[in-house]
Amino acid sequence: MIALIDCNNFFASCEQVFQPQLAGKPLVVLSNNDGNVIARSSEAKKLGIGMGVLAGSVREFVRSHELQIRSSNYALYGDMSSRIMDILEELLPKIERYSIDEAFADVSGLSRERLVELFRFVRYRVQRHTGIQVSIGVARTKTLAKAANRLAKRHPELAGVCVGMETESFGKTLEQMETRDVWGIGGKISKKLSGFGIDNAKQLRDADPVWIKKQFSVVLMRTVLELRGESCLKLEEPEESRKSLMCGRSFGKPLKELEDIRPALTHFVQNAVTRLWKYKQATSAITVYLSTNRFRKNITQRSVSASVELEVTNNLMQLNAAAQRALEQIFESGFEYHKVGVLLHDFISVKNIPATLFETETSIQASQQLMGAVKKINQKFGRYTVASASVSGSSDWRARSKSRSPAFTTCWNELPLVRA
DNA sequence: TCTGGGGTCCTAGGACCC
DNA sequence: TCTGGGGTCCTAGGACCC
Repeated sequence: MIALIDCNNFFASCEQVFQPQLAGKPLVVLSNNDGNVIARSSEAKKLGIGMGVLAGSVREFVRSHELQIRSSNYALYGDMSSRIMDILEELLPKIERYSIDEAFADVSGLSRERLVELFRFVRYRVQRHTGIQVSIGVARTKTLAKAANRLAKRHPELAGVCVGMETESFGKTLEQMETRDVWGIGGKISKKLSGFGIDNAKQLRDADPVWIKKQFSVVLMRTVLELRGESCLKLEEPEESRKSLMCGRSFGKPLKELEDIRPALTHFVQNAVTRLWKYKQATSAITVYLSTNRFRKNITQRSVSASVELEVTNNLMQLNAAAQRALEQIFESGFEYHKVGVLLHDFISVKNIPATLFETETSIQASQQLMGAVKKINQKFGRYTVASASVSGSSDWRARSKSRSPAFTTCWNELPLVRA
């Protein structure tokens, strides 16, 4: 059996935990640059505010319903996420951190009663220790666990835990579920399915898998099998789960000059490399991408990328130098650029880095020690205390973020104050 | 006016090889 | 007039997820 543990309205809930005045109020969290809505409290959902709508379109609710608005605060959400995952790891035999607010757990071999009891406790413990509410769905496969999770969220009488042991018990649920709401099925595929007269999850489950594979893909065939209770998607192991790593953001305002874009790229490289260190990986390929704002129809569009292959490294200076070279390659003046980013791929575990002709063992050690020192300083004094020189300079690229809450849990200066 | 960021997996099609 | 064909590797792009 597989369980899916999912945090309710995660970003909005994180904001509410540390700002009690927000509890019970309609609240939305905005994307980078305060562009559109990426999370909503349940009260905001009730107002009919959709996911992804433009920030401007919710202004009316600020006056009419005292809608609260926050910029996104990823430092806070990331930290809350790891606290929750730690609790799950403590209470459950094996979990897969699936996303910032979701985890799968393998819970085979337990009776229905035992499962309900276990997950009621998990739910209580997470709520008690972090203030975040989770919903839990349990079933034979990941896809069905997702469906069970939906039920747990929709039926208050289940108290947040839905255990579906028998595949047949999903019949009615699947019938009431549009294919679009099945995990793995998006807009394109549901539309195509509908062309064949398949409109709900039950019809999809009962379709011929071989025919599905021919008409669509092996991916959708797996979904069909999973809906039948046949597990095709196993829990992923953490080591082998990460294949690439990306960091990039849109600018606060359009940039035309190479020299204005460089510091942004340096910043993203540093962020990406810091994460690379955390995963104890090194990389041998780096891709830089640069683009204009695709939503502005009245400007000339340009979207380019360049990849550079390197000797395997996790050295910040080397990677930043490579990134800057790639940027020079693709940059062309005369455009209003909107976003730059870096992608690291082709990883190799640090302990397996080969000594090359040019880099002797000792120089690897030296560079590892330097990187170690940078890491420690930044951990202690803040993320960008030590940075490559080009990170300074123009900061026009920084996103607008008007109403960001403090980094309550990750910065000494912004800890919440408790008055007794 | 504003239009997210970070991932994964699969497929199609070209290049290349024998 | 004939002008292979099958396998493999790689890359770009699509679809999806949260």
